Amino acid sequence: MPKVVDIEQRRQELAEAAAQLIARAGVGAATMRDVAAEAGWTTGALTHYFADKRELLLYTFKSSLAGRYVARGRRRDLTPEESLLESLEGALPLDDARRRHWMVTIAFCAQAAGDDELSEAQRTAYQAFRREIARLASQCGGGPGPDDAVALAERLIAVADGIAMQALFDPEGWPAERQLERLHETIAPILHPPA
Amino acid sequence: MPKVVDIEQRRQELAEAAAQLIARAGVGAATMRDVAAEAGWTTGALTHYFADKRELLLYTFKSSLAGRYVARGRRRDLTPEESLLESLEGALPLDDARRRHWMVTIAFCAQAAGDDELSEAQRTAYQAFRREIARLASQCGGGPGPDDAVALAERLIAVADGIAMQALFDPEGWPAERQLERLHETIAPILHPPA
Amino acid sequence: MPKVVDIEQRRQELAEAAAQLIARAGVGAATMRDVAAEAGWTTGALTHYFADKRELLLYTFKSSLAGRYVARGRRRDLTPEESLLESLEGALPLDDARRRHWMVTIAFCAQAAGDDELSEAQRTAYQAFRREIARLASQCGGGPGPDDAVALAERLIAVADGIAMQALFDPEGWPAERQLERLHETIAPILHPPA
Amino acid sequence: MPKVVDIEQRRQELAEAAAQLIARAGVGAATMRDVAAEAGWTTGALTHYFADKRELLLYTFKSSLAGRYVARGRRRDLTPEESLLESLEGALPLDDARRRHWMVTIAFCAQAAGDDELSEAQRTAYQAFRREIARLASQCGGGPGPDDAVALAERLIAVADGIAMQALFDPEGWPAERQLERLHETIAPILHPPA
DNA sequence: TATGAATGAGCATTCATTCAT
DNA sequence: AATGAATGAATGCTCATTCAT
Repeated sequence: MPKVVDIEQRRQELAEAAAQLIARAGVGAATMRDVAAEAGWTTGALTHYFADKRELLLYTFKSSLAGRYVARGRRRDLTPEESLLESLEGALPLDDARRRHWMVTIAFCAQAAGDDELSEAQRTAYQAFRREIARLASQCGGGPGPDDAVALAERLIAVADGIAMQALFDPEGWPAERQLERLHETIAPILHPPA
Repeated sequence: MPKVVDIEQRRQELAEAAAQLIARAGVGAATMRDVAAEAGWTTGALTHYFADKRELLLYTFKSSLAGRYVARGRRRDLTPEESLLESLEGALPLDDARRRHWMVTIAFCAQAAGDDELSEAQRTAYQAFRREIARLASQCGGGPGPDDAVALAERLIAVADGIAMQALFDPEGWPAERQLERLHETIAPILHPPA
Repeated sequence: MPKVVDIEQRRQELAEAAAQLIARAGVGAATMRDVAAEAGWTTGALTHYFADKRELLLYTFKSSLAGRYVARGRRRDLTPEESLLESLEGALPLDDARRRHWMVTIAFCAQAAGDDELSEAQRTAYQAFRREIARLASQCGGGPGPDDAVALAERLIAVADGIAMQALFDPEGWPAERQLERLHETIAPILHPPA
Repeated sequence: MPKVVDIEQRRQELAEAAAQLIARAGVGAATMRDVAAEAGWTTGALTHYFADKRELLLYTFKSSLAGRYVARGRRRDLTPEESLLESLEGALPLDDARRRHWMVTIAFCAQAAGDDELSEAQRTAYQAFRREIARLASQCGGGPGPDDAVALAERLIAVADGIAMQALFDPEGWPAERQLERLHETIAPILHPPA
């Protein structure tokens, strides 16, 4: 019997290395060779787990998003509104991990132009996030009905992502507090309309 | 300076071709050869106007943003608030031209990771946009003071950009009306806080 | 020698798979992995039976030729001339099996250039075939002496192989009947010189 | 204006280098890098003249055959039968140049398996050769009619090619005289049937 | 015996860049 | 100013081979 390897775990490691490189030095730096080296393997090993570079990138993107959700879901003793806020804060580049998620996302989007499958993946990811936010929003006190919940989610996500875009390449101008302040003051009237 | 205008115009043409390719098929498709060919020239001609590819990309990014402002500024008989809305709508991928601006921006950001000069350019572009929005906002009736104006601009831009990110790869799910509706309903309470 | 037969049989299976692939899609397609897979095994198993790819190719070539002889030798109630004709017809790509033999031969020859051991194997194979044909020819009525028999075999084989080369990539232009007709009409005056 | 290059001549040089390598050390040795180096250029130059390796191989094959015809056609004061013999002798590996033609042919055929375009090229080459031989044969005294001429050509070519295959990897066993002797003694009764 | 994970050299190919014309 | 020939490093990828299990 050959050495038993946890394929999914190995893929995670490699995707992690790819994400690291992308965030640190751009998509261009994430060559097959360098990703493998970053993970402590050789090129050939990389191609065992990903048929080609596109597959690696796709997996890295999905895995990066999944990582965000996992980090989010740790605490279970939160009110719906606290959960909602936590989810939205997960979309802000508040620390290196979350900045990395965004860098991967940007790199992925840049590659997705003109590539139907990657574009589809981006769309799907947003839909999932929207559904999640809508679900949480409708659990909040005086929450909206199912239809309005989606529109509400779109607006909430817009605020978070728009702050993220501005903050991403300006860590000094956008410390965590500033990001959070802008998020909360903009979200408040959306969640709790004055009348 | 007889030839200077010509040079600048040629650079514009070439940057336009680069933007076209980036939007159509991704950064990867924008090779020196193909950009030159798209503009009706050869590689050698391209290198007369741009020292290297990075310079081409940088110029394309700046030129793409500038194009947005130009398009915006055509009508002059607008109220400050109308101008403000027009500026924010310029940040939404409402049509092919504006979608192209975003594609160029994304491609540029993907390249900017780990590249100080490009990152700086991205920062600077946002600052200029913020200043512009802040100026317009402070002209609106009951507008904020200079300090608050910047925070206001950050929030307004966040909403627009966040909608843009969601709409960019989902043109069918995000027709112009939907983008505008989300923008306006979210911006209203920011511009006209209830009390 | 209990296991020897098994080993040889396994080698046959693997060589068969290699021949199949070579005939179907060219030498390039006959990678170690794909040959193993075609035979229902994995790469590692292949290397148990063949030290390296060259050895596999060499064995496949020899085995392919041997297969030709075996197929020929089934019927034993033939006159020497009938046997001779059958042997020569075995060199024509009259059906898929014989076309496969030729494809393997061609692939082998292409690899043999600049490789002494493989070249030697090709030479040896031809010598064996020539000896066989010469033997059968000298058994025919009014057959030649030992010296002339070799020259005769060379000429007979030339006719068969030359037809084969023309027919190999043109199955539609060279149906079995045409091949046989050319063979027989050209061979007749060689076997039965008019005076 | 850029440097003017005779594209067709450059292609010839490169194809010549490819043929050299193939004959010397097999198809495997004819890597893009080595072909370029053999011709005194770099890889990049090679790809200026051939889109990919397949195109290089195809051109090398066609060019190799064309070279054979050119070499043949030099003398013009020959009788039709002398021309015919010269053409057929052109198909024998009598010297290094003609051996090289055969090595290229074999390499090409090995690659042509499973490749429709290459197979087609091989077919076409044989058809052209057959037409040429048929034309010369019908000019010989007491020559056949148009229909028979093709069948005749097929038989004549078969003899030459069949000798070539046997001689190709056995230069010592098959000196030029032996090849020519077998060719002439086998061809004679075909060209001049006894009654 | 057989697996398949892992290696790493080698491949065709791409492409930014240089430069003689 | 403009061409396009030529460079050559770098890339993604393939694949024979090795080897722990």
